[in-house]
Amino acid sequence: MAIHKKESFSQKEQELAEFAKALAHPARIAILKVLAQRNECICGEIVEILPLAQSTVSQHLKELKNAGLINGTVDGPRSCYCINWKAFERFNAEFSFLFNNLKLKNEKACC
Amino acid sequence: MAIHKKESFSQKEQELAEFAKALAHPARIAILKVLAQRNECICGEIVEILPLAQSTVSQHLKELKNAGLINGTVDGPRSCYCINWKAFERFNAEFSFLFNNLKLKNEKACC
DNA sequence: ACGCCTAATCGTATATTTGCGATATATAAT
DNA sequence: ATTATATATCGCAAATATACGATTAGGCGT
Repeated sequence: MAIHKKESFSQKEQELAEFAKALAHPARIAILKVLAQRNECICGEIVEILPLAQSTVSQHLKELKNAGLINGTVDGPRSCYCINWKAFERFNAEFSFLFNNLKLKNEKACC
Repeated sequence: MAIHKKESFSQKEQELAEFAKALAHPARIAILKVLAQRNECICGEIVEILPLAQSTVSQHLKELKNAGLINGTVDGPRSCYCINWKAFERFNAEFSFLFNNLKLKNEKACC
């Protein structure tokens, strides 16, 4: 690969790609679903539900948190996670924006 | 990693993750934007616009095509690409579904 | 047939992601 | 203090992704 070319794209493009990357693994989708069903945030429960080791789940949670899609707070000896609605909404908006932008222009199939 | 764990997740989860993965690189976002601006599908033009080698662009196009987000047809000596609206729409719907599902349940912040 | 042009594919180097066990850290309970 | 419990982090192995140059394949014009 030599050098990272990602930096040579626009800020928006990189941002959207980052969002998408956070969603680009079934385990992380599954985590978001779990966080959805139980509003009161969770943690070790996720480990029990997912077919992954504790350390692996912890890593996925960290990635979701870094991407800003979830919040996490320490609650005694355990960690509590929940969805960050604002970030999620923004992703949805940006994605829809891209999508609708396209849609207005043409809509009809080409090639 | 030993063995791929991705298979142990639900079909829907894998599908959504696949969609997301296709969008998880700024170059592919950029390609979609280019395909949006010029309805009549493109190809070598993309290479001129993106800061990437021809072979790299071709690879990204292939990934977008494999994910079903774009269509490609051969037009003489060149290839013509355009957005696959149906797939795009489906992704949007599935994503919104996940998103809205969450939103109905709680909305208020936790942790 | 020949060369020209476009795009796909191959081979390869490097970077990143995924996954786990082991370890560290931090709180709670005894 | 000691122990138990919960979670994060470290270090490593294996799998994937990214990027490129070189090559291949296919169509077009002459």
